Amino acid sequence: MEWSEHARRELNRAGHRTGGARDAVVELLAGQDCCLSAQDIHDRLRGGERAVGLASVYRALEVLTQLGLTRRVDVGGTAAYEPASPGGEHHHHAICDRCGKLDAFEDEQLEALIDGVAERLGYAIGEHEIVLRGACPDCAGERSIHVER
Amino acid sequence: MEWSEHARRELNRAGHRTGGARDAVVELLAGQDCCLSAQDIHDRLRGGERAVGLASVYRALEVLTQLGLTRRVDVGGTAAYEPASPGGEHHHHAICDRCGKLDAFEDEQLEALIDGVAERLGYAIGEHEIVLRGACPDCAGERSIHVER
DNA sequence: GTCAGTGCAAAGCTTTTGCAGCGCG
DNA sequence: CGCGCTGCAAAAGCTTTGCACTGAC
Repeated sequence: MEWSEHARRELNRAGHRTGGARDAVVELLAGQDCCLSAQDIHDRLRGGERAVGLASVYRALEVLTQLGLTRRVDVGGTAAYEPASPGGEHHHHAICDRCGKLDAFEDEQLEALIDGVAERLGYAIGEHEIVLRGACPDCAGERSIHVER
Repeated sequence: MEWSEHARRELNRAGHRTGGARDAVVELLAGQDCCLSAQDIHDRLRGGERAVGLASVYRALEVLTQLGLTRRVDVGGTAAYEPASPGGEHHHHAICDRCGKLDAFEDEQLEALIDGVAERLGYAIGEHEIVLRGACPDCAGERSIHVER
């Protein structure tokens, strides 16, 4: 649990008070490597010891994202959030059209290439997001066995 | 105007009748290289000779996208659509956080690298989307001149 | 004549906002 | 003890759906 430390410190440094709701969101996110939607977070916290209003989840995520502590990922209409590693490394996502599974991947070359493109465009890029959509290994396999549909 | 031909033929081939609303959407999209939201399309058509209900715009876009004739792009919460070149080439987008400007770019190496990643993951990728967010050349320049804020 | 296509209005979702009360510092 | 944090409920988008009607084939 190192990220939660970092997050709490940064929140404090930015002049935010410690509140029960935001703290619960931070703690939940700390134990999560990949992305969760606001609704997901709200649901999981409701089951736990500290329930948090949905609006507070959104507000917490807004602050965290603004401080660069979380990364917002747009996967198909709804926003999802994941802790951002302080180091700056990050991953991207592949989503299965069939079963909805979401896999993460990283690729250094890809990052380098993106930086190159950004430079070519003259953009000072702060963020980038890559989403792959298709059939995951399981579903792709199935399709070739069951011919129907 | 080559894409509209292609689109109409494909729609027909898929068993769809020719309707005024969808046809107007196709025609508008044909003259558009980059992405438009459903609302944009609705607004532009309202000004033109054939107004189209917003719901029909959505329905048209759904069919077109399902047939692979248009590409859906998720740029920050709202969906936008653009004609998909029959050849398969496509571009990606860079969005300025400051002024909202949207630029398109393409990069062959990037495409190749993505294919490699997809293979490594075992995914049969049908689509992918890359979004860059940051300061466009104009806004990045401004920031370095005006120090304030 | 039949049934897909269409427009309008209503419903559904996600996300944001207003407001009153609570509690950290 | 003030002001930020929180929860609830209402509001504000965007998108989908229901239904009656029109028009293509």
